[in-house]
Amino acid sequence: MAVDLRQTVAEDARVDILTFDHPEGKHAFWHTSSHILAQAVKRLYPETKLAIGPSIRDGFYYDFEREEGFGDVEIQAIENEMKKIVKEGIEISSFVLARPEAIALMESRNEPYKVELIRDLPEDAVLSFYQQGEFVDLCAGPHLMNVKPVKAMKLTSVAGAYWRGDEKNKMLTRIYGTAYPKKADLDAHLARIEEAKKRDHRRLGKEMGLFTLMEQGPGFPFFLPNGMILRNELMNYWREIHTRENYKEISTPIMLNRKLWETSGHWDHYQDKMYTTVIDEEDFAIKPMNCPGSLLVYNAQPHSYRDLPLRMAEVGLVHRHEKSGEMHGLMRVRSFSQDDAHIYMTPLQIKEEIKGVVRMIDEVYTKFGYTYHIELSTRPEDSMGEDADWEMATQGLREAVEEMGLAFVVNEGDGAFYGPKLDFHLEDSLGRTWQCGTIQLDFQLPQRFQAEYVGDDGEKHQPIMIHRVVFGSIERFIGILIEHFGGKFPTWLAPVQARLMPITDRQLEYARSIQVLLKKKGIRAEVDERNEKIGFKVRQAQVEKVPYMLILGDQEEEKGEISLRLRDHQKNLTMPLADFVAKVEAELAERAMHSPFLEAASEPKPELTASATEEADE
RNA sequence: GCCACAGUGGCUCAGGGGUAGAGCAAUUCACUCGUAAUGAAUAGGUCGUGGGUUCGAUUCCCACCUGUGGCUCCA
Repeated sequence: MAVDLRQTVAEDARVDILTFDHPEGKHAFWHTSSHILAQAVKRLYPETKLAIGPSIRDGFYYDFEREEGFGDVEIQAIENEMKKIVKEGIEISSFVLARPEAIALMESRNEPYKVELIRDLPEDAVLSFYQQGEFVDLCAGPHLMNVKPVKAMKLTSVAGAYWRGDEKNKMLTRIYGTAYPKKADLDAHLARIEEAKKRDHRRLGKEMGLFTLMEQGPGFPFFLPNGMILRNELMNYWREIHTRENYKEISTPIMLNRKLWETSGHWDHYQDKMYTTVIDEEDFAIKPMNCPGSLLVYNAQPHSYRDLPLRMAEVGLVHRHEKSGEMHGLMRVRSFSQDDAHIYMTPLQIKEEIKGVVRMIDEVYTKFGYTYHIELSTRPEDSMGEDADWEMATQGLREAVEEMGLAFVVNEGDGAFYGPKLDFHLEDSLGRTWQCGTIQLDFQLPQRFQAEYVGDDGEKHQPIMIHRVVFGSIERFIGILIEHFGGKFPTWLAPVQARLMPITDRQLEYARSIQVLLKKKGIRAEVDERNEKIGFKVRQAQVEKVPYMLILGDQEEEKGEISLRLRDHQKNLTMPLADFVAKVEAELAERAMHSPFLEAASEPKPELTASATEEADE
């Protein structure tokens, strides 16, 4: 456990001095920064009430209650006051109080939130306070010894935040900031964020013509021609691995009647998120999930235990009414396509089936080079079914990942209303995590739909079902994909794979003939026919992140060659056209994540390797 | 849904009570060119929508819509 330098070392102990370079050191640094923020706010706006102010991933925040909130003008004033406080070089001291004295102190300072925090702390909690000048805050520490090291800081944003994270509580004003010991470090941090924003899928989606969102359909994304190529390529890959794993594919209606949703429980548990309509005086709902449709298909035929496990996939378009403020590009939308599948099985098959799905998700994420983390979500309050079933299902999921030696965190009460789940989370360019893959174990729906199979004993039994997705939402997965690659997709996913660039219009015919040939081989190629200099065409293709640039001049045409330039590599490789075609064909056949020409061309441009790959420091 | 901020030609953005401006893109013309921007010309906007204040609003005020960063909620 990290403590600060105020702690006396009473007996033998290993002592590490933690600086800003250490995560715990950063934590103390930013925690102290949040106190400086609070001190500045109290100086300028004494009527403000303090809530909480921790350090976070890349900085800190502090929650305040102030009727008028804080606008841009106030934020600037607060930042200036913070700089003044740092200049004052105030010492930070700490002291401990007994509960009554602690409450009395915070009451005397008119801090009701602090009083509430103290009252809710366990009886034996040590009530420590930190003081810098006139400012005192209830705080467990650790802190810096003095405010002086906080040389460079910036308040980054203001947001509303509910007291104790509960929507029913009062909304406070949260001020976010970050701080560093040196101005250069702060600048570097801000520059990293700017760099990350260039990979934002919304920005690249627009620039590369992949998808768009329009105000005529908030949260309902449009896929553009380039985006459809990417999406179709992804789905080809998806179908290939699902066929390999013996999945069958179905498609069920987008809209089904109310009775169906009552049977599934969605009408009771999910109605506020469903779009409904009336057809011939009967209520209908647009599907928010594919499972009820899948169950209808299952029930349409009798099943034997010999059919199980039955893996039935459906790439289904679902609609969910998300609250307006929750939408975010392709990551959080109101209509999305799930790469869904429902696996019907016997109790004995549970663990092996879960493992099979985990392996598949891992295979896909590993292929794309993603790092992910797994969460196990347990029974929520609004749910249906018997505790014993929930216990068995949760245990099944837990044991499957444990036996596979995978790490996971437990997310209490975050399961679906019909069962517990394993969620697979991926990161976007700014480090925000998004749930993509999920595996949900369900005893409820087969029961509600009276699904059955005939066992080897000749009796009818109820199957158990798994709901699972690998991509999760194809839209969200594509969003992650765009940000992960910064738009520089591997060749098999790139909307345009080769740009043919004649040096002059003498080579136009040569370029066109190559295009025809490439097209025949299934390689997406375009000819840049414009009367522009080759430098201009190269730049254009570079900006558009086209993997292969084929420069075609008289020299190439004479010998039936091409001059190849890779995006991110300046060195050009001259080779017979046939060699290029053969290599790219092989690359596409295996859906390679790296170009086969990479090694030959590897003279990376210094600027590109330096800026794009550097990650935020931990 | 809540808090803060934003919305100006296809894109990025400047401007600001007196009926709009740049760069890129587009179109046309000239140039026929060897690896990240050839030059010139032309066209394109009821300044998100609706009200209000004003002699006059894109600019100020109000409401709504959409978006951005968070909160809550979730694939």
